[in-house]
Amino acid sequence: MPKIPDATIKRLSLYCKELRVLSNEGMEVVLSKDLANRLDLNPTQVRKDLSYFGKFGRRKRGYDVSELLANLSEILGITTDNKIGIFGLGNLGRALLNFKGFSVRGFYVAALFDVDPAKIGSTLFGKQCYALSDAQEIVKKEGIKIAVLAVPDGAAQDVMDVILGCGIKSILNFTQRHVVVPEDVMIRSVDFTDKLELLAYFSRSKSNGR
Amino acid sequence: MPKIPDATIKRLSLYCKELRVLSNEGMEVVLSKDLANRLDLNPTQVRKDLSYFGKFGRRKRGYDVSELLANLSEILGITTDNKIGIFGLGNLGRALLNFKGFSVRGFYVAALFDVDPAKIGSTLFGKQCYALSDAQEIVKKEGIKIAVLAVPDGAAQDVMDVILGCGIKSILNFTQRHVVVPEDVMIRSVDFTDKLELLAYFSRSKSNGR
DNA sequence: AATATTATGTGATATTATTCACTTAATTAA
DNA sequence: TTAATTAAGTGAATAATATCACATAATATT
Repeated sequence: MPKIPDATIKRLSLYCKELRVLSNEGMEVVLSKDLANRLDLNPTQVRKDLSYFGKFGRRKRGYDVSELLANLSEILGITTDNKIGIFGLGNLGRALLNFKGFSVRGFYVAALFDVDPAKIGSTLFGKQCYALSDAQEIVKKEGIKIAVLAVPDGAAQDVMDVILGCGIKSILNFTQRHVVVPEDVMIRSVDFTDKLELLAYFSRSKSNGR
Repeated sequence: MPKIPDATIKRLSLYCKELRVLSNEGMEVVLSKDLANRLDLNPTQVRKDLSYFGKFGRRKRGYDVSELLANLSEILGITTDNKIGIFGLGNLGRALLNFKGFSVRGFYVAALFDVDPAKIGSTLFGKQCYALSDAQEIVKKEGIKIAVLAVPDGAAQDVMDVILGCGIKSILNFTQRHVVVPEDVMIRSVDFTDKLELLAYFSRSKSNGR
């Protein structure tokens, strides 16, 4: 089996997202060229990326939108129920709890964790909140595979260690800290400051009349 | 002049972020090795990246944290005060209000906007909350150039229209909706579902023993 | 003061990712 | 039915990126 490039894997979810948009727009078929244009990529790259996983297109016709979306979803594991646990229930954690996008993509928030006694044992938006100290037990019981880290920055590494102690290997980090994890653990950080800086640059060049 | 790799540019803000953390921790000097470890990079890469812009380190000693941070900030153009307005004060809006990264990067939250009478006129985390209907006046008065859209998805386009009516040309969109804007407006959307999907893929291939 | 050590800076090299150039299959038109 | 066309699929070439290996400078030690 040929090794699939990291860069390819990262693009798969982009393709998924765009295919959902196309699907909403009522498009039934899409060409590698069109998909590439919409994502600012090279058509060859789109085809090559897809070719690592199979032959999804039809020559002279293109790719069937819903079929390709289904295939990529399958590859990305979006069809299976991915159970996630949210660690930290401040404003950010609660905002994420309200986020509809999880269920749309087959993600299920299975448990909440916090250290605040006022929250532990209570139910937030229909989800049970547990003590951080009980995480190992609950994670195992619920089969949670993905952790969402939404604690205050100062607690990031400590809570991270708890998460690792639960055997979770996939983490979505919403803190601003760069937490250290073992090599077999995948951590992705959500950071929008790069976009902020870009917008700042844009608004500045706007007002300069450039 | 040697061409600076795109990958290097993208890492500069990572370095900035980590240097700010180091600065907060009271570190005055940092080694390329340490910076690399904290960011999960190779020390050589850190040095090479920095070397495109100059010689900031001292052999046998390392890099002066605040000096390097100042240099990188200069390079990235993070200097002027950018005034932003937050539209929508649900959990997400409040989470953003708490977000320290704004001020650290020279962004200043100048006003909050909502439609909830209970919030209008009140002060949240030291910031004044105004009625959405007063946005035009306040935006002009405060000189707000960037809008953060954090309203419920259903209200996205309506509030977007209000924002546009204020003459704001730079928008950071936290809703899941695809909002329509004129061509001279820059909108950046914050979406982490691609990362979620990547994590799902990873956790699945893990359990398959791949 | 001389020597050893350590960490930066960097040309050379290895690795990884992208694009080219072409083949193949499906469709359309003659 | 045959030829022309079009778009996917793909090995090979190119380009971009990361790492190695070592020269260089600063500091510490003897």
